[in-house]
Amino acid sequence: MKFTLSSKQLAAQYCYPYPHPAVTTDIAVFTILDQQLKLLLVHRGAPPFQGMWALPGGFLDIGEDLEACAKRELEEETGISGIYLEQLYTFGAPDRDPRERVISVTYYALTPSDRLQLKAASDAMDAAWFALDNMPPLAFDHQEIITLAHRRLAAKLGYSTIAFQFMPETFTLSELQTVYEIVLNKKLDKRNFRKWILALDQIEETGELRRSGNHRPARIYQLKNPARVEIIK
Amino acid sequence: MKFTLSSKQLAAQYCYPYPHPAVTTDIAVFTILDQQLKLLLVHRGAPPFQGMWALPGGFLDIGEDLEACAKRELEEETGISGIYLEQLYTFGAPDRDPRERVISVTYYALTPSDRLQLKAASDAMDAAWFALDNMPPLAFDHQEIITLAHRRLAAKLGYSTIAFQFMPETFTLSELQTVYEIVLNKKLDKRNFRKWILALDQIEETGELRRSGNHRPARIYQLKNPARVEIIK
DNA sequence: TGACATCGTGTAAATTTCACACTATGGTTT
DNA sequence: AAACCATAGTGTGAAATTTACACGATGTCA
Repeated sequence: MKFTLSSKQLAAQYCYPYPHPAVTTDIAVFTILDQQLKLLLVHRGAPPFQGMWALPGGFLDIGEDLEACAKRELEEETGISGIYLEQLYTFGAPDRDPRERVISVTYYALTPSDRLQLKAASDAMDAAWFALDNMPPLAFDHQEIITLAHRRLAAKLGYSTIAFQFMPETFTLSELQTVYEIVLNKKLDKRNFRKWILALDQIEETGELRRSGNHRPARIYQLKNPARVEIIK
Repeated sequence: MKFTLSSKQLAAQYCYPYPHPAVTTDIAVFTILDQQLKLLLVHRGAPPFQGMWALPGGFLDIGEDLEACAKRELEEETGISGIYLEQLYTFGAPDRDPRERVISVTYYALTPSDRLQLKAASDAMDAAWFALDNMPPLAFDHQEIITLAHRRLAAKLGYSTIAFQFMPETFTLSELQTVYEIVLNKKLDKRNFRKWILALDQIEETGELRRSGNHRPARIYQLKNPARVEIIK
């Protein structure tokens, strides 16, 4: 028994007995640049929301793990790879994408401000860093995702060592403190911060000094076990 | 121009130009029953994993909000409705369902041990409460979901008023303390607990007393604003 | 009316958090 | 080489929070 299909459906080779939503991942990548908390956006080269900025992300390959998808899209659209990534929340309002029903599993990621070698690639015309307090209008519900990601990041500073994911291999205590101050958006007491951060027992002196400017050089520190994010407290 | 389709594909009316995963929600519903932390499971009446126990849940209707889907499935499979629900995590390992690629957006929920009127319904042969430390073998990756949900719940006791979601309208301080002890799986000091819980300013005396057994009656308390889960600390 | 079982209450020690200011050091300028 | 500059590095006491701990109160029941 045979049935007919219109030519409009020719490209549609993947069929199911009931409707399936599309699944995407979107990634909010944070870094600290120019003493500001910045977020990586891509310029949309195709509809919908053509010409607007959006989080990097894209459709899940069938057979691909969710986190792998996030990493792949990030690599494809921005050239960034090998960074700290954590699942944030799943957004699925029925009308969040005008094309079809799309469920977006969102991630947030942190990267040190060195090794940022952005490349513009296939499905994004451009990628750039934007200060969190100066974002352009965003496609889809991406502003909502960013707001949530920022809240989560700030909260997580208080009970984990996630902030180290912003740091290069070596850093001074003042640099580290500045990162906390930027993300939390408030000044911290230098002595109390140092007592606290050293008590975590996560960093150690390298023995080197960093010279910069006409003042006393700072001791250089490094992580005891890089790439591990510990829950503290 | 017309093309042909085999009869095997007849039922498959929903077609896409690239493959889409299915999306489900699964819900871990906790309650306190018989002085134990219990979880609601449904007995699977159909393959895969027929005859095993699983979390209530099911496929997302196209056009349906994710949380609405969780609530609907919970209602359909267990008759439970109107309870506290929060998104937990999204699971999407490529092989987590043998039928097809399935992304599961998971939720966890809390309910008081009164108003539990379980009903067996359409796609679940049975539903029952299991003590968390005595679970049967579970379908899919549901054991993993439960472990995560329990961790999240215990953590959240410490910085929110989520535990009140386990309480009936009125309760005594001893009953409330017992709930904390069961979820955290450790004894708490009575005087310190009372100081702490009252300092939260979330409950108030009703003026009533609860009599039960040959001992001094306990004062009865109630929530000041029911159904609100506050972040404390 | 005495035994029973849980209710309800306070204080002191220990720990953690917070507030706060000056000396050290190397580079730069004169 | 002396003075100046700018940031690095350091300790202590007060306040707040957390922890440990024991007994009299009260209603029921025998």
